[in-house]
Amino acid sequence: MSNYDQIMKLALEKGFYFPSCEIYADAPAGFWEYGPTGLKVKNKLIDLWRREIVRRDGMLEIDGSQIMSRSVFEASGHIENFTDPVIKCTECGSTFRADRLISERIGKDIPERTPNDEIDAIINSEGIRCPSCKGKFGITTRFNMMFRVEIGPSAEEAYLRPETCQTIFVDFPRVYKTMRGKLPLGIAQLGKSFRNEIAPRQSLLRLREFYQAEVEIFCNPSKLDSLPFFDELSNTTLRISTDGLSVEEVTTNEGLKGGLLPNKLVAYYLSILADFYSKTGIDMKRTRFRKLGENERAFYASIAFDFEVETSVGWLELVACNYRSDYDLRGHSTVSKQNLEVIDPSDQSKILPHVFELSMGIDRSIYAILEHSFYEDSEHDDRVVLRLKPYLAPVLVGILPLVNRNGLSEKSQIIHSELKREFDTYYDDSGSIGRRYRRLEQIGVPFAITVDKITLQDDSVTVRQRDTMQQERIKVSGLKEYLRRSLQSS
RNA sequence: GCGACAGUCGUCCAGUUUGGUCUAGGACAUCAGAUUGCCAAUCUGGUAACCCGGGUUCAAAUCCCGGCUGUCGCACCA
Repeated sequence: MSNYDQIMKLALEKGFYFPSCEIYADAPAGFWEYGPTGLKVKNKLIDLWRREIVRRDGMLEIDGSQIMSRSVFEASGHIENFTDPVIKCTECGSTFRADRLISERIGKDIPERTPNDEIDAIINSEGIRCPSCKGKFGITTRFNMMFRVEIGPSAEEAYLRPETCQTIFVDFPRVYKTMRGKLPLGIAQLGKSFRNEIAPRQSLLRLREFYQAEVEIFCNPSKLDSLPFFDELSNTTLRISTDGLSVEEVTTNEGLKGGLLPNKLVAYYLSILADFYSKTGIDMKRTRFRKLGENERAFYASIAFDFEVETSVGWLELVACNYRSDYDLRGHSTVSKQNLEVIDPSDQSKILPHVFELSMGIDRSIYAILEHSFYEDSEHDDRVVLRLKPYLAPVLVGILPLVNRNGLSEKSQIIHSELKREFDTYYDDSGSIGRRYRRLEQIGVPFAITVDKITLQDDSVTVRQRDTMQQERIKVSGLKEYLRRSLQSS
């Protein structure tokens, strides 16, 4: 069984995630639920993001609407660019990307933004027919990956946002003014985005409705090399690939000097991201920042790095890091007719800020964390262990009476009550002690407290470590401090 | 979206070829009880499924049609 299949099975069996609407036969693909176990991991990953990125850098966090007006996406370019020209064979019904098919046939690139009637003209003049059945093609249509929704009784046109950052851009002027913003300023948002994928696949890896944690750094483009906190991260290790094959491992400083990184601002934020991911338990030796070539980049990006992780299903893009320049603010300024320029107080100049973004896929990150944490212990009956960091584990500690007699359950309940409001705990008194340890390990619980006869004599318990199976005896009065210490990430 | 293959308890699998004691069986998991008492022990008992809709037939898990989902390939992937 592949690692992907093992994670999938664990997810279904233990309530990490499962298909949406699964009791109905018409449940559409690409929609998944987080169950109780998975939600806890997700919430803790978000806590870590807030701690290690948002608060660390003094960013402002907002929570915006998922439905936004048509104008927003005219300005962002999504109405025009987030769309593929599609042709359908009239005989066999096969559909093709029109631009791809034509460039294949005539050996010349044609832009995907070519108007439909011009595409039709080329198809006719070149006599292009269906590659599978030689049938004739119908006229070119457009498939837009945004979900269109209708607002109110008059059915005003609107869309579910295809990326959370558009909310940040349209909220920027008010947030900047009311929060006394100064460039460079990070604005962060966690929320859902929606894309009508043609072929969603592989559970959390390609969803139609998914979580993004995005930060948009608004900056003065003439000051990309003066950053207040730069030195704090200048010795971070970064693994950078410019060709998608080889990886250069450098410190942030070295990357800047050697020209792998364009400026301090980009270097700093890639470093804060790398530092964050090193705390998730993902094996950093199996990660890379892949620099994207011109034809790979999104339509708004001038510099782009993908943060990728190697998994059993190949390299997986977890974070898109794009230098979007003033593309978005300029677009929104033009369409809304609002002036979105701000004063940079350091020299009183009036500028339209540029933007560098870290656009993180939460769902994919959770998958990658699970896969990199998954471990079968061949030394001990192939026990399945999720070696999650304590601050990401769905449950921090299990509380287990060794037996149910002699007042041990009662004592365990008392200890449980003392801990359960501060920590995620799990009380379990059914079955053999070994079986209970194994159940906890499978969902990544790092500690198990066992209450035995000695507990009744001296008020001490054993605390078992998930990864080593070692136990140490500690006083009940010291448990809270012990558990608190385990939650520190740095 | 196209093509191939597939869909049975929470999970994995048997049963489908050749329709009929299938009133759907097993293993693991789970629950209750007994027993043991620090690493998935044992015994007893229980819960629990034929993806959805239609058709053929005296009779459908089994055959046919449609839909949905999954896997793989093609295409797509801000």
